[in-house]
Amino acid sequence: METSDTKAARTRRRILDVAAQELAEHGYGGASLRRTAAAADLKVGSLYFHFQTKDDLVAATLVDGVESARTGLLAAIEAVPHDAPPTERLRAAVVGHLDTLHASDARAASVVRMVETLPPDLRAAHVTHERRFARVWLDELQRGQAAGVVRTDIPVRVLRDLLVGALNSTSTTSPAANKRLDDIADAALRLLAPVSPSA
Amino acid sequence: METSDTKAARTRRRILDVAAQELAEHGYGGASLRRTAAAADLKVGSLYFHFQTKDDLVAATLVDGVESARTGLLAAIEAVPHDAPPTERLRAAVVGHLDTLHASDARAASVVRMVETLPPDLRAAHVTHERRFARVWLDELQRGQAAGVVRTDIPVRVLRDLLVGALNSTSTTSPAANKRLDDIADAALRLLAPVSPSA
DNA sequence: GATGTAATCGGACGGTCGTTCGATTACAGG
DNA sequence: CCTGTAATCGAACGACCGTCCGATTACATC
Repeated sequence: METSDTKAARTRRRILDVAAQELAEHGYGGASLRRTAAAADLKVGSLYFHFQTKDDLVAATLVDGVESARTGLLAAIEAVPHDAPPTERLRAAVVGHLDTLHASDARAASVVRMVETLPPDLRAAHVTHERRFARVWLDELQRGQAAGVVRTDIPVRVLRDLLVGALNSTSTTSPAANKRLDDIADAALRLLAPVSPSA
Repeated sequence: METSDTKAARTRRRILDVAAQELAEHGYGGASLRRTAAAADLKVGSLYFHFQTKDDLVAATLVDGVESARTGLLAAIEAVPHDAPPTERLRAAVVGHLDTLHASDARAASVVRMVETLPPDLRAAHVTHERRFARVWLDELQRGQAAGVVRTDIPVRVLRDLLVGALNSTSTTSPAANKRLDDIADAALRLLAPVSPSA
């Protein structure tokens, strides 16, 4: 009973969840440890039993958020049958990305919300982890290209950055009617589709 | 000498510029009036001669930023000759958007950086102004559709939101090599282009 | 049930925050 | 040059911040 399910681990998880909420709502500079502790039914001093400093908590929240997005995306992809048409795989990826981003827990959303105003050291540590996420989309798009269901007239890294940027920008705009997310997914998939020789 | 060029007006402009910098770097919650004042060669008390409160300054910065983006976009569009091909108009819009967003002054960028973590009242006041900007892109895309140079297989509002989201997401990613902005503009234009009847 | 460690509390510390306001300086009009 | 308003300063206020640490409680083990 040492590693994964001790009381400390459960409390730590609870702290990470409410920290994601707090950081998503107020950003890095506006987030308060006292509000975070209160939301986790704790006093502020108790946070320091689980995290050495505020920046440590933020860093952990960032790792947790990226990992949530990555596994959410991967799970959505691997859930589609291996003999399904490549288009369906792609759709699953887009929908999975959007679902994870708009999940009731704010783990993935918090990353998008605060990443732009992080202090340089936290930012630097974050980009490393974020590359692992970007890699998943890069692989998936290249796989789609090989299968002929993703356009090849745009450098694939640029295509990925624009796609991810467009999808992530919906975290702001959301009264999040689920119908709207479907429309967005449809549109994104149309944008990715190959083009017949145009003018 | 009452309205536009008095000393107060010049100082106010200087404050708005450094406030945009400060807000873009630290976000709403992390921005400091003392740092802002120092960057404007003022003491913090002097800010209150020009703005009644911090939120007033932030609100003014938001208005200024959106207006900067809007006029930057409009100017880029109107700079292209009236008999130029519609594609060129569209390119000018995309490039104009990107240029304004990556301009050395952070007026437009500050909006993108802090909009996600604004307190509800500032946020509400902001969306009103932002609609005026979104309108410009909507008109331009519809005009492009009428001219046959913008795809019509995606609801135009969704297309606009994804386009603007994708373009704005580049404000983060930028070591901003100008070559890279050109690649992004090319890619965005390809995404907007009509598709011949695909599969 | 006693015991020792794990976890939380309560309260304090210095520092920065936004805001106020009377004193002080810059500057334009007569 | 004098005068009055425009603009800035300087210092203080209470509130909240992140952080620390000794006292206190919860809990697993025997």
